[in-house]
Parts: sequence; C-alpha cells; structure tokens
Amino acid sequence: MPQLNGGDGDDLGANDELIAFKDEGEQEEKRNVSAERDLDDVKSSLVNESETNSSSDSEADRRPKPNLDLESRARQSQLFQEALRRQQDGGLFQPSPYAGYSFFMIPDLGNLCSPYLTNGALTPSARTYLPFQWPLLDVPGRSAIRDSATPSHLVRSTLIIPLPMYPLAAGGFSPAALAMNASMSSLVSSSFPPRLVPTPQSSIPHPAIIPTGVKQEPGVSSQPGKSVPEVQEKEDERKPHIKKPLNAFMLYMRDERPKVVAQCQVKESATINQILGQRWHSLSKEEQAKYYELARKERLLHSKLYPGWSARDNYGKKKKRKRTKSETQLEGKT
DNA sequence: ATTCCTTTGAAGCTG
DNA sequence: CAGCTTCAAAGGAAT
Repeated sequence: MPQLNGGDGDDLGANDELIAFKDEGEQEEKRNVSAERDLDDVKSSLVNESETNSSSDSEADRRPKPNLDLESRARQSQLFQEALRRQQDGGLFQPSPYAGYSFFMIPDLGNLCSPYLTNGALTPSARTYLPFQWPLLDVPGRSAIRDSATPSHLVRSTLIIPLPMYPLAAGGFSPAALAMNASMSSLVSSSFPPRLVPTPQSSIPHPAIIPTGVKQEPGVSSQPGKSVPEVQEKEDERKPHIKKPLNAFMLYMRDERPKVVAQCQVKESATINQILGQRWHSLSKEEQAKYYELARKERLLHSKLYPGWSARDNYGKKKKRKRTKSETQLEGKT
C-alpha cells in the first residue's frame, strides 16, 4: 500500500509520505535504476516527439468537439488564442510539471482492460509505453459545465492537466484567495497551470463549489418560531458547498479515466475504477509520488483559500448514508 | 429522480 | 488510539 504511514494527523502530512516513499523505495529504486533511466529516455523522446507534433495540425482538430453553441465556440477560440500567446510569452506561465506526459503508460497489454489481474499487480518492467493519442471522448456533461471555459480537448491539446482552484463563489474569489501572499503566488504560478491561477476578474466557478440551489431567504436566521437546530440547518444549507480537495488517487483517476475509457471501451465508472485501482498499484513509487505531491499542494492551496474549512463541514451531509461493507456483505448472504 | 457500484486516500467520528 | 465511516470523481445500472 502506497499510503505508508497512514497520516500522523498533522495537516498536509504528505511530506511524511514523500519521505517514507524515499526510504521504502530506496532499495527498489536501486534495483530499477537502470531500467528507470531507460524509461526516462523513452519518456523524454516521446515527450519531445509529442511536443513537436502538437503544433499546428493539432489533434484537437481531429477530435470530435462537443456540441457547443457559437458563443461557446467563440469563447473557446479566444481562450485558446490567449493560452497560445501566453505560452509563447514564456516567463510567467510555466508548464505543468506533468505536462510532458503525453504518452500512454500501460501495463501488460493482455490485462490492459481487465480489473482482475492474475498476480494482483504488475511489475514496472511489464509496462509498455506507447505514444499517446487523444481518445475519442464523449465529453461528459458535468465536466463540460464545470470546466466550460477550458474544454477538455483544449486543455489536453495544450497538455495542461487541470488542477482546481477554489474560488469562494461563482462571482469571484475569497478574500483569502485575493490576499494570497508572495509565497502562495509562487506556489500557484510555479506548480499550477497558468489558466488555474485565479485572477480577480475570473468568474469561472470551481468544481469545488456546489451551489446549494437554496433560495436566498433574507432574515431566515431570525425567523421567530424556528428552533435553533432548524435555523442552523437553514444556515448550513445556504452556505456554498466547498468540496474536499482531491487525494492522490482521485487526481490520478481524473487524468487516467479518459484513457481507460478510450482503451477499454467501457463507460461504467465502477469497472473503470477497478482498472484504475490496479494500475495505481502497478505504478512506480516515483510515479505515485508525483500524485501525492500534487495532492499535497491541493490540500495546501485549499487550506489557504479556506482557512476555516474542515472536512467536518461536509461530513454526513450527503442525502443518504452510504451502505457499509458489512451491510453489503450481510445483504449478500441473505 | 435518486441511489448504488467501485476505487484509494484523507479526515472525522466512535468506543 | 484503533477501527470504522464519510466523501471526494464518474457515469451506467438499478430502483
């Protein structure tokens, strides 16, 4: 299990994770050092090749586009032009640390799309590296909505991995976001793709924010005849729902899901997640460490933007409690 | 329309 | 403190 010390309670404990990774992975690292180097060479060449090929006759042109209205298309075109210009400007806009991974890293082809592996896990040497071709995707509605300003084909074609920012509401960003200090700005601009660096002008809602859909009813909290818990409940409902930051595996799934969908021609998320779970285990420690680091930055950013937020805020707020494993098992027996 | 399924990891809750 | 529960994402299937 890659989660090595289970978290010691300190916030953003991923430093420990990384340290643990280093310690535990040291021996294996030595064994695989030459192989890793070879893989790195392959990666580099593929990256270069990909970057070379991803210029003008972009794959974005060959991919099906979501059914967008003219305004959206114009908007996307504008954004694309802007992104291009910014990239050419250099300087401020650094590529994502993962931007170069424009290739498939797939396990044993025989088990490529099976969540049920014969030996439980695959050795790194069993991986096959293939040049990545952007899959023909059914752009999911929810994704399109939440990332409408930078549609997936655009993002992918510019090799920017989407990372969330956490604006307080659709109309802007929290004071914390606006008051980001120099170190935070540095973190954001150096580690996050440029499009995700929030600007006060931005009006793009973040997926972490879920509008409650509850009508604004001024004076609810002071309504006579309402019990305190009732009022509190109303207050809670009116708060924007701030989602948990994604963990390493969730970030990995976000990136890899489209590839699995394209490779395996499956759409059921449960099946896809099984496959991704297996692939996650087959990743090298270094590869996993990238996502742990990414997740650590996510949590850091989230805590900076929402200093008062706690996972407690969302705890038990889902409509229905998920069934426990024991309940499921019990049901299976009867 | 809502819930379940399925995964891992982080964090909250409970005894 | 250990162990359990919930929630993050996703979308088809089941209810």
